[in-house]
Amino acid sequence: MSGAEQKKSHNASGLARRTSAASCPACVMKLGAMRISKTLIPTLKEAPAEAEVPSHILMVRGGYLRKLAAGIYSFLPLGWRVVQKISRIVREEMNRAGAQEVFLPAVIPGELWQESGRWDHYGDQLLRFKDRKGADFVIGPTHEEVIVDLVRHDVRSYRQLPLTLFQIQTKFRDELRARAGLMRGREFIMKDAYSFHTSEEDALREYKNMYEAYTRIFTRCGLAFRAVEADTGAIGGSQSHEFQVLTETGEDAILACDKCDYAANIEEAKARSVAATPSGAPAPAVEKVATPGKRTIEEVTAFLGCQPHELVKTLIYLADGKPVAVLVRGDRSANDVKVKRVLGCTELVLAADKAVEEITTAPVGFAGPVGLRIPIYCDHEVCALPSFVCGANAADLHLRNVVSKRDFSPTQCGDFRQAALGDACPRCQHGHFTGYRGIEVGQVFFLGTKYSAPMKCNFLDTDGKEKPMVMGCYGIGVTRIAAAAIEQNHDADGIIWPVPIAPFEVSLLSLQVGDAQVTAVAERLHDELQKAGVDVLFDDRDERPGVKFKDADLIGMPYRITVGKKGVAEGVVELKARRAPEVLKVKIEDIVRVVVDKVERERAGGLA
RNA sequence: CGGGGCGUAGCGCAGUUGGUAGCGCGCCUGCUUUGGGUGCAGGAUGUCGUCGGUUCAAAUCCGGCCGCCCCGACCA
Repeated sequence: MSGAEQKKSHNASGLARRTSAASCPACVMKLGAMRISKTLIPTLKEAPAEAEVPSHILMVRGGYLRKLAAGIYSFLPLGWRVVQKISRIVREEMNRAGAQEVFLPAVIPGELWQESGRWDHYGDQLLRFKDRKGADFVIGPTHEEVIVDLVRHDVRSYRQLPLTLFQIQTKFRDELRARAGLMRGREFIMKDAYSFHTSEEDALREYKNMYEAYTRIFTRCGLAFRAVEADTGAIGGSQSHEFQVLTETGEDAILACDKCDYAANIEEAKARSVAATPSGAPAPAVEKVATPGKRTIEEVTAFLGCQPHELVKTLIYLADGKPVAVLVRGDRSANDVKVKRVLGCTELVLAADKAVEEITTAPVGFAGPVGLRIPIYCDHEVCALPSFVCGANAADLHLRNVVSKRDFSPTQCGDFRQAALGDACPRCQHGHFTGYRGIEVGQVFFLGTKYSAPMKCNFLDTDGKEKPMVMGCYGIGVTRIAAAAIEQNHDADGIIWPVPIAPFEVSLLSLQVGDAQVTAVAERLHDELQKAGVDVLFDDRDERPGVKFKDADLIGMPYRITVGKKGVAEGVVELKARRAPEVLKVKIEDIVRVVVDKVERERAGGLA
């Protein structure tokens, strides 16, 4: 029975006539079996030229996904089943964690965004439009405003708190450049949750609760992932973790300690502060050296015969328009996120060449801290150097033997550099950083009162005083999980789905549709597997075996049962895991039990 | 938004010097084959992105616009 027939029969029997599939427990729990001959699975031998990354190519080739416009996709039956399987896991775990599901509007009045202040700050990613009366609206890229508006109207007392609400919604972010299919689309499906508390302690308790729920969710999805410390970015707040699916091709760089469990986005990874290197004798006085035309670290080190870590880079930034200097060692990069946080500015950009020349009174490439009359932010490593080489703020001149605090006064010493592979772990004593790449599929934030205070989302506390609620918010990219899962699980022939989120758990191939015995066995297995609760995709097409094998590999169900003439004559069928090369011959009477065993063992993903 | 590239049949692509469009895959029909995208024969399918210009004549030359992809900037 196909999914559509199944649904029809529910309706015909008078069950929940007007309920959607999503709210019918039977339909949600079992997506059921399908026959390929009756299903829209338009596989392609060649992928459209526009698809480049594996997940995008394979989802298009496998008949999961079609593009409607840049970054906007239609999900075909296979693709939608994946989304439903992921959503189900997310929903179950959110419910288990005590969150309540709601469904908020995708279209949001602009005035709510004006109230939170994000109307002016969110930028062009926010898709805005007017209704017929000329009123401003946006399509929600996230829903803090809506949820806060809801809660501030209906939650007044500490007695009603804490409260965690979530939804699974289509979001729209008008990305500057949509790319890589579902990985960075403009329209995408997201689970977003928001929690409301009477105190920071309680909000932090929920943060941990959600962190654990997320760990369960990604484990159940069968993904290799890591939770890493993250930048809180524009959403604000003071604590955040990203959940990263580990892949070779991920957009994000992650540094993780090889000894302890510290891991962070490279944008966030702390650099251990280093103690000043004790030097025997104090450095000699500052000395000017001629370095004609030597601007870059490479040129200067080659010319003076010293090492990059003996040099200091002086970077001139404009922080909300005001010039500041940031000093890092010559072999390091500055980390804008860290600088921005210490400065507390909203905009931080490297100064243009012309501005640098005005500020340093020298051509670009000869900036240095000595004599500079703007705030100077000095990385720990620079302060720890016994002495160093830097620009002299004059054309074709550098300074040697410069010592921090002796020859110039840093405004502040701190962690301003980008952490790097091999760095000592900032948390434990023995570890060093190793690198991964990842795809961010979830993030948890401790928000505090960033939204509740300006939007007056207050409650009456036990002391009779009105206070802003303390909030957290927690997102999961449902459609991005599908893409990340493929990035992590594919080979040259196609997708290799983990059982928990595979559109079907088993592909059943009937090799000779014209053969009565083969057909009888295949039909019987189809019925029995379905009865046993296995999601089975039955390839009953009158196609050559090669076509069926190729399609089965491409669309990537975790198990494949092959019913062929030779095998049936011997009373066996073949069982193959998509991930492994071995082909197993199994007696026809045993195959259902064997497959059910394997599938059931894997349904819980890594939680098994 | 900066740099680069592309737009011709459902998909992948070719189209020379300007002369009114072709190949492979897919699709339809018949036969054939039947354990890794069979073979043969026949067939259908185009606003050559769009608007304008040059020309007797434009997929081809020129200009505007639109769309798409890649790199960068950007990104709860």
